[in-house]
Amino acid sequence: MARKYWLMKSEPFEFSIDDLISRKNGTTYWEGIRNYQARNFMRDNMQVGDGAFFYHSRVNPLAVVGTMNIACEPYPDPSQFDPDSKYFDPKSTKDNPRWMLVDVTFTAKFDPPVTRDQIKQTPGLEDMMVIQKGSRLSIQPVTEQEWQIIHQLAGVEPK
DNA sequence: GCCAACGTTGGC
DNA sequence: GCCAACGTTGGC
Repeated sequence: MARKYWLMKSEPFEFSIDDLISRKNGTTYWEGIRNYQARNFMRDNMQVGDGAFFYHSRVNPLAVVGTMNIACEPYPDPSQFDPDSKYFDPKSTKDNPRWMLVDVTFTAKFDPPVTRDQIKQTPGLEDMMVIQKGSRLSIQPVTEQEWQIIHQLAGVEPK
């Protein structure tokens, strides 16, 4: 199946692109997704090798700060079973886990980042979910054209 | 820090 | 199955 593209939000004071880079092999598990629509994208639609933008939310500047590849098949998010985790979900069971995640691997950092304002001003990107008012889905599909245009803005070859 | 928009929960 | 109440997200 053709490669697909995604946008994944993170608050950088929780987990930033530099945190991702500092992880072993630039790889981490994308824990803490507690929204069904976002989970369904990870569980049902992501494939190993898909590309994803890393988006920093709730900071200035709001921006796409780099890219990642989806690195594994979905599996249950361990934090849902950990009573000490803020992502603990007492209603989830190991037999029937509610929350799934994937691993992601760092592929590129955009320096400077591609800001939300740039995205808003660039023809061809006006349909991106991330700039729609009221949109708060933390994992969103991105079209191949959007993937290309944002790389052009970043001055980075798509990987 | 505010607050509008959104998603989820639970009583009925 | 509806919908009010609640909690959270995230731009500003």
